[in-house]
Amino acid sequence: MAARRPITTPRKQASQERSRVTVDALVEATARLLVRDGFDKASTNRIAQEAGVSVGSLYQYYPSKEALVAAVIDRHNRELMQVVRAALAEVAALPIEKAVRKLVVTAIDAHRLDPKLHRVLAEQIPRTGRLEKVAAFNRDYFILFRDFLESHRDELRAVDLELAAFVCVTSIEALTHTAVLHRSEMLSDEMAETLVDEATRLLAGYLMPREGGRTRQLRRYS
Amino acid sequence: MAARRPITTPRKQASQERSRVTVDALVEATARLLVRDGFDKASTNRIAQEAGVSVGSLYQYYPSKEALVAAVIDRHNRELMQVVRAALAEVAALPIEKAVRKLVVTAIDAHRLDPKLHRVLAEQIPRTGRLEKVAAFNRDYFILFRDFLESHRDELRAVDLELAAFVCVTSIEALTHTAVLHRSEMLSDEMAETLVDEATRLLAGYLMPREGGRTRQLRRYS
DNA sequence: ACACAATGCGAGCGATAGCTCATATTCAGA
DNA sequence: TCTGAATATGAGCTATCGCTCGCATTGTGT
Repeated sequence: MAARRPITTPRKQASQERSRVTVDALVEATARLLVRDGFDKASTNRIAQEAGVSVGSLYQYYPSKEALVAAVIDRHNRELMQVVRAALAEVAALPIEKAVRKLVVTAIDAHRLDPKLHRVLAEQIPRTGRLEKVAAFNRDYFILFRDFLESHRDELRAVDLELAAFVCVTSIEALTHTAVLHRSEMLSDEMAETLVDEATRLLAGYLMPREGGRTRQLRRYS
Repeated sequence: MAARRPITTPRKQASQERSRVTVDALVEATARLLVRDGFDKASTNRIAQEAGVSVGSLYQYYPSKEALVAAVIDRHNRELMQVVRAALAEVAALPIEKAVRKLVVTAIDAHRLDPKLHRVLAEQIPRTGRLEKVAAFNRDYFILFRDFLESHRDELRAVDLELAAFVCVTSIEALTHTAVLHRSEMLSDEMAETLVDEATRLLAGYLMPREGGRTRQLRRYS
């Protein structure tokens, strides 16, 4: 028996130009409605209307509301990963403390890409059944970060890299997420910078060997 | 004009014994159904049925499904806070590193009180509109933890206690939550202990002054 | 110019949701 | 014992949901 197509998969490819427009409008409208009205009140009828398209067309391309939301999530995750990937590349050669600081800043920036959408996706999408995709981003981030740690192994204290990556990614994500989405008063002034300092200290202190400040850096040239 | 009663407030007090039983059954049934079927499929009709009560009775005491869920959340939060409060009391006299370790262990225990319910509350309840109560727990935890830090100020490096409490609470919560609810394989073996070690190092390293290990403890007797 | 495929339409189906209200039952106090 | 208040009942209302299907319109290849 053929593998059952997940119900969050788009129904068919748009081959003509006008249908591509339709599909884009649908995803865009979904994102707008998610932000404006939230997940529950974003009905397929409303989405179609907002997109200037009929419900029938909607169901030509997406078999369910979940599939539509999944498309929005995928798009958002791609944007996030792009930012994170760029930062990790840019930072690869830096000493770990500088690198970590830059990564914290990036995490905050990423949350500011589209904060309202991010918040809806994080807080209103039922993360069970077919829509576990919300967590997919963190998994990807985790893998990239582990590789990053691996390439800086000589600057680190002896660690289980898997575990360390888990600790770091989870902490960064939680701190920046909460700060941006629930304590936005923190982010206005120089508070943002202070938060970056603190987060950097948290992670750098965790990753780097104890005893004195700049010792181990020599090793990098051995 | 009188303050408008929030729609998550119970409708009336139960004065007779049998109605108290009804109310308890409703809350209990709601929790069970949330776990078994999730938020969306837990309809008021089903909840009433599960409680062995009619819908009408349900609406005598709770004006909406949200109010019922809010009651479940409150109950769960009270249980969590009880555990946390006890731990913080027990730990007040310990040196900060021991204290932090114990608090991490407690956080894990707290997540294990009723993991399935906790997961549903964390992942399926729309945290907008009337049901922001999910976040209330973290606020309470934050305040208690800030007081804890304050009473250990002499063991700490110079810090903004507000900010430090935010960093610590957010990190502990995220690490233990993710570990218990999304990486349960981590928690089976001695991995749990390793995680505790790591989390403790993360926070202790962040809170305590740099340079050498056990220096500052002298100050505690000054 | 013609035929067939691709795309678009939207009234309306069945299901289920949250919730009300007229009515019945049980309890507490006199 | 009797009466009014408290409590319990559940059929059924309205609204909205996700989604289908028969048909109209537009595009493509020949």
